[in-house]
Amino acid sequence: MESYYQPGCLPSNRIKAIQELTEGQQLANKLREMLGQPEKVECDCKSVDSIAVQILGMFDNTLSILNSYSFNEYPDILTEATRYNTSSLDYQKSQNCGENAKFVRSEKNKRGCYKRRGNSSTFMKITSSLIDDGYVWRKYGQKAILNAKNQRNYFRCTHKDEKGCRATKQVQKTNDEIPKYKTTYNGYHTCKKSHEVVYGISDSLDCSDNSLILDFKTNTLIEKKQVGSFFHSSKQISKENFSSLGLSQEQCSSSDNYTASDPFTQLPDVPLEPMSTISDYEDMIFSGVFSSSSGTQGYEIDNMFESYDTGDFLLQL
DNA sequence: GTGATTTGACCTCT
DNA sequence: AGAGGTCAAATCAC
Repeated sequence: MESYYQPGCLPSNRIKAIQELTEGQQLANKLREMLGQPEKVECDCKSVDSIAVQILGMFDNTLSILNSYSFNEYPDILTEATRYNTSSLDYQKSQNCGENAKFVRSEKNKRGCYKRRGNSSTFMKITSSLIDDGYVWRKYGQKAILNAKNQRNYFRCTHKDEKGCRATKQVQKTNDEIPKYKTTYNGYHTCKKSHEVVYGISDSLDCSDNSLILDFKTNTLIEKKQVGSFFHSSKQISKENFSSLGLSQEQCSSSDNYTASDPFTQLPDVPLEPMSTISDYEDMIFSGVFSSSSGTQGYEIDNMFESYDTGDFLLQL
């Protein structure tokens, strides 16, 4: 059978994807090696975490690459295009030999078209105050949620357009007497910073941190140290947003100083803020498969937090 | 003028 | 049908 590829138009995204996967494979082998030496793992848990994080980040990068480009190459992506209600013509335009081609929506009346992130990685954390996770977010919506007193705020990475970063997050103030802020992160940041050298979280990783994380896929508890530290703060929440979240501006002094610490794609670019600024209160949940789009799941999780959040530990059953 | 936020509309999913 | 997630025009802020 003939190939779809046209001569001279070898999809660079395919090369990129292969590179990512190859690198991931090498790291997986390295990880396997390390895990075969328990004594080494014990004294170098940061490295193990770091490698795991890198591997996960590469998977996501690969998925991002594949989802961002040609569907001829990856027929499954045609489904994505269909779900976006995008005409095949438009999609072809965007994928035709265009390394930086962007998906262009031709029709104006396609509002609300989106793909629920059923299989993307989702993380959730609860904090007593809004914190800066080091990324630049743009608010794109807010919504009243059933059984929630406060509206949920939706943010996407500012670099979505320019770099195709698909990371989004949702922030919702809980109904608790002492309100907490539940932040759900969807996807990984692919907007790597230019001076980023390696993946990792080593600087911010504290092996003594014994917070608990729930893996929704396996319904097992994981020690937080197995996953690493998390995002550190968010910026760019307007005063209106703060008020809508019930915060004063003092609490939320927005900062343009980015201190990125994404356990899956980013290294801290600059010395991180002391962990105490966030770890006093926050809990985090990691899921490889959990989809926040499910109202039922989300509500159950809300209840879960309300029932088991003890401050220093978050117990999920 | 440019970029961010607000907010109603629209779409998907359950 | 209702809930949740996203879009994009209008508006705001710098």
